[in-house]
Amino acid sequence: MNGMAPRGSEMEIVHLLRAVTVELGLHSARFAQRHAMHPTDVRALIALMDAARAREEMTAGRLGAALGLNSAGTTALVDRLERAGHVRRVRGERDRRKVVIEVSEGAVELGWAFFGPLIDRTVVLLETYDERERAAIRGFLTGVRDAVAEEDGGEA
Amino acid sequence: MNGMAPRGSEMEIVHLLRAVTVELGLHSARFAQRHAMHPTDVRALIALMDAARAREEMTAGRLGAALGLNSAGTTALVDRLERAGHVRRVRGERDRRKVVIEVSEGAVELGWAFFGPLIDRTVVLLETYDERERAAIRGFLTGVRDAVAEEDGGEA
DNA sequence: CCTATTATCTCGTTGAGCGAGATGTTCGAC
DNA sequence: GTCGAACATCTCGCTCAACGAGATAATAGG
Repeated sequence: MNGMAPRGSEMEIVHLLRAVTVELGLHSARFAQRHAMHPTDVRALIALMDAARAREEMTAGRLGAALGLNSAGTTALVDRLERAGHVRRVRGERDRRKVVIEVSEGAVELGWAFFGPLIDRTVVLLETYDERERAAIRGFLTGVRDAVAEEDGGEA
Repeated sequence: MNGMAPRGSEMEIVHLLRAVTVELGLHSARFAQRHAMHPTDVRALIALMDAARAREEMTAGRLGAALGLNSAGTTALVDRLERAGHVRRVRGERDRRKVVIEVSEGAVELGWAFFGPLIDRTVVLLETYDERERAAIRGFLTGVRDAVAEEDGGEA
């Protein structure tokens, strides 16, 4: 009767995490709909901005792979984003087979205008905790992220 | 120079949270693909199981509303899930216009087999923290969930 | 009963994503 | 140098999830 002891507290957090995931998904979906985009388009912009932050060039092929699209789907995706003015196609300078995708200034500002307030709220919320509590939050999120990645990696 | 002080720690957590969200989304997508389902189908099963846990009857209409589908899409969704044996249509007994959707035993076991290990890992991880740290994690997740809901609510 | 309302389903259309193959680009072999 | 293999991206035709409009079935009120 020990191992099955009061796990209510832990399960509550598990459900909270799922709720947060769902809410964030809906938030992204709202952003997508407001700007006449699809969920995949938003994921693409996020991937592109992450790459930009890491100072990496994102090519059409890498983008498609990151999103799980094949070449045809990737072309259609980039077409849509380019038509909407969110990205530019730039032929690779060293390797002219490559097509480097650049996010436009406008798209970055669009994203910041939408997600900025939420980020600000979150930062303010985090400032109400002391360093030990923040470390716990950081450790928990890191642990979950790694656990999910490991599950997927092991079952590939 | 005070307000703009070292927010690196907070921003790191914000990015971690986003990473967790992305990973969990990919995990669900993998579950969907493994069982020849679409992301919407998985969301539907989650909503149905949540309703079952809360002892609420889930009708076709309520399910569609929860997922943001119109009536046609909802019908197609339930058709797909029923054809795959994941749910049953049961005519409402009190109000015979209603179609109550019930999750099959098999679908519940399927979901548990896939998400159970990850939940176990998370619970084990949570047990490594003391009560004050768990309270911080719980409070943070609650705060983020409410912040997102408030953002969406205010901008509807 | 007869009408208004509600819950679900059917039909025809749009559009994202897939598979297969075409086009243009680099690089090693000769 | 130019021929061919390997590579990155794009084009074409198709499938299927989701939509809008409207049909069908069942309850509630006069």
